[in-house]
Amino acid sequence: MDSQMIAEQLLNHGIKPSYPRLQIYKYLYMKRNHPTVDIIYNSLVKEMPTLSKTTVYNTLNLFIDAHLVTSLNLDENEKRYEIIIHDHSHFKCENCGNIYDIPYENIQLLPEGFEDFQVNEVQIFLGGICPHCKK
Amino acid sequence: MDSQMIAEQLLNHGIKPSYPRLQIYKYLYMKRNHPTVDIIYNSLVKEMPTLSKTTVYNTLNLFIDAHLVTSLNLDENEKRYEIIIHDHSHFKCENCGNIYDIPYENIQLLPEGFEDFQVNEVQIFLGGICPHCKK
DNA sequence: GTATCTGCAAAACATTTGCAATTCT
DNA sequence: AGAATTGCAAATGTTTTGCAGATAC
Repeated sequence: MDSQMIAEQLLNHGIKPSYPRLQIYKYLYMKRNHPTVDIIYNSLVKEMPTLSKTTVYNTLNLFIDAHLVTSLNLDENEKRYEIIIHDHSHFKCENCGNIYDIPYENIQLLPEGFEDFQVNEVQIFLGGICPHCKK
Repeated sequence: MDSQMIAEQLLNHGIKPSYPRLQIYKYLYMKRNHPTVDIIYNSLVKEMPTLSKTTVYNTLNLFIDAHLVTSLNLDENEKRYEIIIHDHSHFKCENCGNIYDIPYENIQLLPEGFEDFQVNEVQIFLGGICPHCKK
C-alpha cells in the first residue's frame, strides 16, 4: 500500500492526511507490530526531527475515534496500538515478550442463557511460551 | 466463607493473615465485583480509618504474586482486580459500565498451525450492551 | 486570513518506592 | 528485641491538556 492509498483511507474516515498522520498510519499499516507510543515515536523521529510524542498521542486518539485503530492493554503499564483487524487474538510470550497475532473463527463466546448480551467488541489475550522459546 | 477459612487460604499461600490482608481478600471474595484500588480503599477505609492506598496496592500485588488474585485491564487507565477463577470472560457494558462474568467452556483458541504455542493464561474481554440496557 | 494542526511545557493520574513508625510474636 | 507490616511523602512513568506558534487551504 502506497502513500496515495493511505491518504484515501484517512480521507474516507474524515481525517485530513497531514504528513505526520500519514507517517503514523503507514507505520502501523506496514509494521503490524503492536507498538507503544514510544516505539512509534522513536522510529519516526529519525525522519521527522520535529515530531513530538504529543502528536503521536493525539494522532492515535484521532484514529481510535475514527475506528481505524484500537488500543491494547497487554498487561503492562503502557498501551499498544494496532490497525483494526477482526477475528484475531494476541499471544504474548512470557519469555521473549514477542506479541503474535493468532487468527480464530467461529468461537462461541456466549453460552446458553447469555444470548441477550449484544457483543460489539472482542479482545482475546493469551499468555504463554511461543514455539521459538520452547525449543 | 468466614474469616477463619479466609485466613487459612492466605496461610496456604504463604501469606501471614494480617487484618488488612484478611479484609481485602474477604472483600474480593464476597463482592466479586472486579473493583479498582479506589473502590476497595473507599469501601474498607470506613471500617479501618488508618488504611492507606499503599497498603491496598501492596497487598494486591502480594496476592497476585501468590496467584490468588489477577489484575484486569478493561480498556481504561486503572486496573481492576479479582479472585482467580478459571474459564470465564468479562463483558463490559458500554452503556452502564457494569462488568459481567461470562462462563465459557471448550473454546478452541489455537487454530491449525498454532499448536506449538503453549498457553498458560487466557483473558477474554467482551464489550457491548448488556440485557438490562437493551430494553 | 482563518481554521486546523503541531508541539512544548505543565498538569493529571495511577502506581511504585524509600523509609520511618507501628505492630506482632 | 527482632522481623515483618503498614503508611506517609515523594518519585516515577504514561497520558492528557492549555496554549502559542506554525502550517495549510
